Amino acid sequence: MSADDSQEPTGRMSAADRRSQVLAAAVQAFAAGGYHGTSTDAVARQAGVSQPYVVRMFGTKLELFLEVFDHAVARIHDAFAGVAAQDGFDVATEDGVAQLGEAYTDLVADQALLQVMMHGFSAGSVPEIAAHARTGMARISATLRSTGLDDDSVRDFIAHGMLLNVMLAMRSPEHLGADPDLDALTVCTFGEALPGPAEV
Amino acid sequence: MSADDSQEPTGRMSAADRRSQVLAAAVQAFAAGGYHGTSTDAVARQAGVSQPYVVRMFGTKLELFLEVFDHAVARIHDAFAGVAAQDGFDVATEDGVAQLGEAYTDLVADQALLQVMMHGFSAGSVPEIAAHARTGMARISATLRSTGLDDDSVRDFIAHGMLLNVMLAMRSPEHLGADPDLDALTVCTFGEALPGPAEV
DNA sequence: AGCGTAAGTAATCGACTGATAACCTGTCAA
DNA sequence: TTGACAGGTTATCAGTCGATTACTTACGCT
Repeated sequence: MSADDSQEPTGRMSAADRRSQVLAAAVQAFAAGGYHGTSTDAVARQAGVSQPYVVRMFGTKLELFLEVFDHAVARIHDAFAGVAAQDGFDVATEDGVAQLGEAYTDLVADQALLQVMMHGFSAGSVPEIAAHARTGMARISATLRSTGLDDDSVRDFIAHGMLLNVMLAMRSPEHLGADPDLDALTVCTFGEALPGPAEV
Repeated sequence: MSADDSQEPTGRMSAADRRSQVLAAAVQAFAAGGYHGTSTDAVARQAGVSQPYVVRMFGTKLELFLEVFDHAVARIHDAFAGVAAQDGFDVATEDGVAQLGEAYTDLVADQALLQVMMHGFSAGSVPEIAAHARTGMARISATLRSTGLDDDSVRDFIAHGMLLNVMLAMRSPEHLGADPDLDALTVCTFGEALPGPAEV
């Protein structure tokens, strides 16, 4: 858990490659601690590079976070757009909404993206982050709307996603069995898509 | 915005009074910045006392936050319990759910409580906070369940609340008109209960 | 070969944060 | 009056963080 998760050949790399590697590391780091709770040094250690290098690559911790956040939002957005573009997709069928829901619960497998998005959404005290959050939320809701869902359904869908994010953030799935009341909410939120007791 | 919002007689007070005053200030401060993003000094300034006094009163920044969080959850919990205890309350009627919804949107008037709750819910990287978050969420969902709502309705209700929290956190209501896509989601989330352009 | 540039680090700084210690002071009981 | 305790502050510290500077080293090109 200390350094260089996933990437081992820490030898020299092209700037572009290194950049995306650090970005991936930053996703993991920020997913855990949020903007304020994550140091650039934590990101650096996760990526296996030095701390000054991280800030020099992105200019500022804030710019780094915004890039990480935008990346997460884009990936989530793409997941929905991908489903909507599938042959025979029809949101009018109950199967249609189910497919969209699956797209989201699939993202649970890559918890970090959802957590980063969540942290961006709730970091309203940093104006730039709040601005990106509004743009990201607008983009996602527009895409859902464009699949044919009406406004209320879009709202309900996103609302359910937010609950899912929150339940993940508070580690509910990992604590199944500890509290019957929470268990009920957990299973009924995640359905059968409960993430395993896997990684952090 | 610098010191001693609301309370002016900053002269000597009983320990209990001062404690609840600082607690109220801490709610405002943590609501804005979350756990990591708020310093004990910010809380102290908001309360009009010195920073060391704040930490001595609560022992630790973490203990202070947990107390603030529990307080927020308790107030929100009470709001629902209060509605459920009203004469003639019946969740089977569509008026019943509407009443519960109103109870929540009423809380929007005191945004700080919701924001503190939200921050607690997403501060999963601090184990103690996550534990309190799970307990709080369990308590709230149990109370909703006890009004007669079935599990799915409880989930939907809480999900809607989470979306509301998130939209507040990203200052959506204050930015109405800037983005049509976000506007649609905003008005359809808040209904007619849109908070005015009032305080921070 | 050898040099220039891009990749990357070590050293360090100033600001801030949470916490501790030591001190001050108003109020109330005897 | 006086003394003691509760309420509250100033001074200060050690650790952490984001950022800057200056230095080093590997690779590609002629």
